[in-house]
Amino acid sequence: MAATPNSSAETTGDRPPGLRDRARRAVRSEVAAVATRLFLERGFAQTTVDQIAAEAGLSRASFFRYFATKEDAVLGHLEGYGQQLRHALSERPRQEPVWEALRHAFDVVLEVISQPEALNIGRMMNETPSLKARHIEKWLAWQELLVPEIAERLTESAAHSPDPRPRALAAAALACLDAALEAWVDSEGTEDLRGLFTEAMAAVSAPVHA
Amino acid sequence: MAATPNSSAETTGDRPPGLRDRARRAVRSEVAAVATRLFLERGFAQTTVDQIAAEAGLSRASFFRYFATKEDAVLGHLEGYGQQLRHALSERPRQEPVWEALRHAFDVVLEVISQPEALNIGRMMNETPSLKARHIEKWLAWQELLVPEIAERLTESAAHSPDPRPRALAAAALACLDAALEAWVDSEGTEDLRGLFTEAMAAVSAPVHA
DNA sequence: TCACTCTTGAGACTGAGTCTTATATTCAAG
DNA sequence: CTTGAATATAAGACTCAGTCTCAAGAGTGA
Repeated sequence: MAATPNSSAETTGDRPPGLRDRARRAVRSEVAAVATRLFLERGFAQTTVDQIAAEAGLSRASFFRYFATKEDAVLGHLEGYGQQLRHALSERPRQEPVWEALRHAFDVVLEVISQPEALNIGRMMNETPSLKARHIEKWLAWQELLVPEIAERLTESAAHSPDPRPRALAAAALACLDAALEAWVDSEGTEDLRGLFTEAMAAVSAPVHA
Repeated sequence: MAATPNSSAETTGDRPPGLRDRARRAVRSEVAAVATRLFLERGFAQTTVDQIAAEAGLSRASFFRYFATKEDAVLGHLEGYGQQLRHALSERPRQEPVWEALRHAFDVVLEVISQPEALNIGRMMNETPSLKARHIEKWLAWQELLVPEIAERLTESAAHSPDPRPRALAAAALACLDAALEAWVDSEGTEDLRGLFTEAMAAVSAPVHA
């Protein structure tokens, strides 16, 4: 079985974290760093996979063994946060209002995102549709992870088979994150990301009645 | 000036709708029909642009003069609805609560989407990431059109420069549309799309407090 | 040492999207 | 009706992302 992109062969926990695995992780993050640097220097479209591979010292073929797509070299690290997010939500108290539970759960993500380098990546994403699209795909994966968790918190109120509400809530929360992130990038990082997010969440759950 | 994909050279209204223009529109929609049929028959990935071009009786190069991407052959018609949506929102009474205004504005879109053929396209989209991604890009364009319109309805409450709320509201409404559409496709079209959308909108603006 | 497995590099191959060039086709004057 | 500018087209070269196959390393366990 050959390793597929985004797998670390740790489907079930081998007691020792696996030496093979650590190596893979290390290479992955190193290549990602190189790629991101090149993208920021020359632009995303202007940087070819061959250039990244050459600069990082591996073959083109190997690059695609570490990343499914060119975009994933920048966004690959988002993969894992979906599970963390889901877990954070599942740990919120059962009787907490869904929207509030979601707001708290997102703390995990906000923590990671508000690194100053995210500013550059954010700007690049705004100029690069394919990157933005791939970014959203990642978030859609998060969304799907959140849906069952949210659904459980709604069961009291008659959920007929295809209930649009859990997905709507998950997607709306993600929408708030997106809006907050956008505003944060626009402000050059001067505003507080967490505050912007809270503001967005509040505006959506109780829209100002003009 | 050569015609670019998605332009009909009617940037300003030439009084006669333009014979050239009508021809272009006609070809465009005919090619789109052929493409959609082939996609549904053989699958999106299994259908090449060459096949579409051959079947539709034009050259590969010409295909890309009508559609910027292969995905646009299915999604191109969404282009125009953004403006309609924005217009519909702008016509809602000034004192109406934003969220309610949005809900009504989306009627325009719901009308168009709830065609039975949308079911097949919806199913195909769920199996085709690139298509889904492109679809979301279209919606992002709608979102950006709605933002200024929503911002105007919030001005009373101190909008400091980078205000995340308008975008959050626009994106959240789109999220509801997405969730409703998903549920609708899951139900094989048996459920009422408009009803599902209303339900989603209600759940988000006043989440059930478990 | 002998398998066995996993990783790598090399390179062929498909297909999307861009671009250039040359040939119609349309349309507006004269 | 003809000339000339603008535009639409086909043809095909070209770049690059992503897939696939194959053969050669490199680590591990007997």
